[in-house]
Amino acid sequence: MKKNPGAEIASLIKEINAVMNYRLREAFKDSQLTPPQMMVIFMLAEETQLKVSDISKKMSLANSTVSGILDRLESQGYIKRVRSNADKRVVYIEPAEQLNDLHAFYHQTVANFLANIVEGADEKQVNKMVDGLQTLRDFLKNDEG
Amino acid sequence: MKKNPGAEIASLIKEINAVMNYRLREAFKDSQLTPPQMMVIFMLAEETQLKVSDISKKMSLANSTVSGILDRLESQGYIKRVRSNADKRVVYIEPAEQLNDLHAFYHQTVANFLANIVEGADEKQVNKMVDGLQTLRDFLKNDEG
DNA sequence: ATATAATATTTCGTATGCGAAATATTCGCT
DNA sequence: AGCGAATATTTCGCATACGAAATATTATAT
Repeated sequence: MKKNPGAEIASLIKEINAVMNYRLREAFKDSQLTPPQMMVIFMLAEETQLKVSDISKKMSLANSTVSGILDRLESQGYIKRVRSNADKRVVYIEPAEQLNDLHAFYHQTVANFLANIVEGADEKQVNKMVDGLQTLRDFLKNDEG
Repeated sequence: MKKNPGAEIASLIKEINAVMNYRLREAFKDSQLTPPQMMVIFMLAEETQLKVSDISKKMSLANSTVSGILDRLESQGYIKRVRSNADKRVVYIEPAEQLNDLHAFYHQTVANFLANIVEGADEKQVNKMVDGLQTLRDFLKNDEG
């Protein structure tokens, strides 16, 4: 006698999201960095120049949300905004002074967190998780419902 | 050449969560209700008395977050707070006047949204999604990190 | 019986998070 | 060339969302 699958799925997504945020916050409790701030810093370690809208897409956030996150990272000296010369509407985000020493460490900390999510799972289980999520994503995006 | 599975999973969770919120907002665009407000109203249609902490657990939110959501629902007359006599620390949440006429309709709208998540999926696909999510949830909760 | 611990909720300060509107720039059409 | 549409980002107002601290009440230990 289970609840309907849609309700179960919605509830699991919320729960997983909450646990992931909790763990990410814990991983950076010594710094003052928040989960989305960490993710921006992580992404900048892999690609040293990102447009605001690239960050929004990668994180599934609205541009306005990302703009606020960047304000706070910029005011603390973690990133800088650089106007593109080719297209002056575009703003490139780059690492700044506060990351000179610690960027590699922050990147590794997030990478460890991400690796930890599936630690202990064998390949079959990992595939089951990824497949399940991709299937769900595709269903959500395709119904015009 | 895929990115590591932890990163893929984290990204999918964010994406799915964003799409679900977007659709829920769309389903209630005529009312002024927000997604968490709708979920509280939905839950109150299935159980007419809920403790604040019951709501927090079911929605995977902090009590302080729920308290704020309830403030706004209460001030608009959707719910009321009733102190328990048996234990005066406890606050029960119940539907109020603004739900007299529309509670069943709101419940049905959320139920439709939830049903729609898996609409068009056959049983095997639904099981794959639910299993994948449950496996992920269990891994996240069991590593001590 | 009473101090102390535990529990339930609220309050507070701050950081997301969104959509709509504003701003600035580039594109497309003619 | 120039004007209206399209694009990229920011600003604004508001609603989450969290943890820590405050408040109120109940349970527990002695």
